[in-house]
Amino acid sequence: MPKNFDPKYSAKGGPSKGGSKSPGHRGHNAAEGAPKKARWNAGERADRAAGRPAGNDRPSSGQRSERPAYGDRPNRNDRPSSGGAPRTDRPSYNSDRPRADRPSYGNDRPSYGDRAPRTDRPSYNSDRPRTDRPSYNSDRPRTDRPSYNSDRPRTDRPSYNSDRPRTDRPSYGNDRPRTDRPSYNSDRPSYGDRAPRTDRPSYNSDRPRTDRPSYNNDRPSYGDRAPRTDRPSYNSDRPRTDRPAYNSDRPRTDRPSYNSDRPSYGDRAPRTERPAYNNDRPSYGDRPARPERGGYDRSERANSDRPARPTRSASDGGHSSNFYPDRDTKAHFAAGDDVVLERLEAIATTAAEVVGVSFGDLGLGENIVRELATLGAATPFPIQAATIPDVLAGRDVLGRGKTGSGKTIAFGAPLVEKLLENNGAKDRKMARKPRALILAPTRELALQIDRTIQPIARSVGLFTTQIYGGVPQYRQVSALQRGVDIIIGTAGRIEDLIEQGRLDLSEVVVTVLDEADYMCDLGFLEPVQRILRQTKKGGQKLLFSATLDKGVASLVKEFLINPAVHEVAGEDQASSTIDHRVLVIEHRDKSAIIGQLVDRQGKTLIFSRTRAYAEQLAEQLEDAGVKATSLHGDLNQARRTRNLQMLTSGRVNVLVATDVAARGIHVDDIDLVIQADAPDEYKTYLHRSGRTGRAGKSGTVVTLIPKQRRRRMDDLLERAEIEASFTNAAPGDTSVRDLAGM
DNA sequence: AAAAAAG
Repeated sequence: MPKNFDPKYSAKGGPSKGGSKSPGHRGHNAAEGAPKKARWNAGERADRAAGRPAGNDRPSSGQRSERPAYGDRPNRNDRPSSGGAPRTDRPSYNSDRPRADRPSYGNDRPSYGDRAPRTDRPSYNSDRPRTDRPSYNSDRPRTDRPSYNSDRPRTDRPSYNSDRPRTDRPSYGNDRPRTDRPSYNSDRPSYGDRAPRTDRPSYNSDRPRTDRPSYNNDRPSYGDRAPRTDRPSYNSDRPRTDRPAYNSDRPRTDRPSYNSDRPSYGDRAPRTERPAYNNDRPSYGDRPARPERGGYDRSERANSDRPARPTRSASDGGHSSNFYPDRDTKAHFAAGDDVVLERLEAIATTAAEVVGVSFGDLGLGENIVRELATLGAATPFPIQAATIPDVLAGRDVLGRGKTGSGKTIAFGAPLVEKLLENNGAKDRKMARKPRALILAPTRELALQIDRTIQPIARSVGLFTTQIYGGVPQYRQVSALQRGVDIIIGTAGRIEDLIEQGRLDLSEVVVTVLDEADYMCDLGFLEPVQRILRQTKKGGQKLLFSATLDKGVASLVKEFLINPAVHEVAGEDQASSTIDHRVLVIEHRDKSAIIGQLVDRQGKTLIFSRTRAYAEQLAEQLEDAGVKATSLHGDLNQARRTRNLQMLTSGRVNVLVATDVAARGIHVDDIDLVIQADAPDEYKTYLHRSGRTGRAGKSGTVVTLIPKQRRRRMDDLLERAEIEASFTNAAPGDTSVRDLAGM
């Protein structure tokens, strides 16, 4: 593993010392003069449990209001074992902060991290200390959260209980009033003391989105942040100390661990989805045209009547790029059904074909080739060898390759090379507009992609920046103002910045949609279309996904011209290194069985259908003494980032997640994936299971279903073309124990 | 159901 990817290495390039520089980190090595870390004592614990105010030795009074309902489960994330010392880290809550935001902090400026940033932004720290602070603060959930909860507890909380009928979880629904739920909302304290409801009205009306509590978490809130109290100390006590991460002298610290998240090469698990299909597909010659770009209008309708754009001759490319029409009998289906769409006919590249081929042979420049080698990609993988030439040739490309099969480099490396050719770093003007855009469905994936692309871009003097929500936009905006070449992000924030006039995509000549089929799902398609329409007319479009199918037809039709379609031969489920098991269980036994399954050494990723259940299950496992945490949209971004990092780093062995983690997320060595709730779509099954069995390693996927779901599961597996064994299981069965023992 | 915007 390259150093850059190895968390063990710090910015300085050497193995990191035992202690953490992060105040509040459990392993923090306080420097001389640093404020002593507070500790919880029994009295405080009792106070907290009783809901009484804490003593004066508390870090800050503000703290308290932040974690009210914390009650007995303080920061479950910070205490690996539910054993006895939970409180011990609590005190460090304050100091803990930096760490929580650190991640997101760094994330915003990955691209700037190691550049001379300091030089051009002296003003940042000195001139407007206060100005940017705000945004900094907003990162920190804890502080602002207070006021929040109160307003919207209703909205999301309710679902909590309602989601899980007491019936199945007697023990849960009732004994835990939504008030204690906060455990994961720990960031949003408050209760009752939010007099300022006055602003609420407008708040609600403006944004009907009552269901978005998650992003609210990061929002600073409104005047009621008394918690500011701790802020000062933050700045004054160790102004420079914690800044490090921010400063270039420490960029690497977080980077490494990041990189390790998704090497994106090396671990390509050979597998392709459904090999043979119908090949008769209509050609796309007569698709409607690309819309003219006008002002930004989100209300713009996706399929409005647009003038047809001139079609390109079908013969202008060497590759076939047809889509296919309907696939056999399943031509008609109701929306919402899990259907197998026709696959795209693709040029299949085999591993044998790329033997002896180098990145240089494919057309990449020296610097990029060298950087790829540094990243661990010495020679191209099939999907890379297949798509790189076409991307460099300026063609639109559709690529199907399992995530982790080198897909990111397959589009990232040639994209960088392309930008370089077009005028490149040479005539870089200060406020240049971005020329490439990479869209991902989740923030974590956007982060991961940037971790791979950024070093490649930097090797030739290009800059990248992430544009995604859940974190203050200040740094993203200032990065844009300084000028970046490549934007990697999620739809919401990108649209937001466009609307604010802070992001101009008019010079974007290359656009990539990762997990393209997913980006075409209901809810994503329209934003994606609006964004694509903002990019430069005639710009190149690259669509990638492990399950690329006709679902992307609408996008292809509007935005791509005679695309080359590529896939890797021989990547089917049969050749997979994953062992698929289905346990048919009694619903009431579910948690007991999960508890037994995770009682093992390796890393386990558990998928749940809802955020509430993910949270509940994580708590439950923790209470049972398992090091577990969760990842879902109800967590603020800082915590999402941190929790994922906890699995990556091994601080926890179990991560319970919603489908936010189903696609693209790479964590080394996950050898067991448990689907606590069976997926409804075969594609979801494929993506979830794809979190394991990577890099040719073996992995196991266990899906728990009640017996009445057996038939449905059978059908789903058939669509996924997966062979799985069904076993009736009860807690304690050897079938369960054996799985855990593997 | 989940995800994706909010100085």
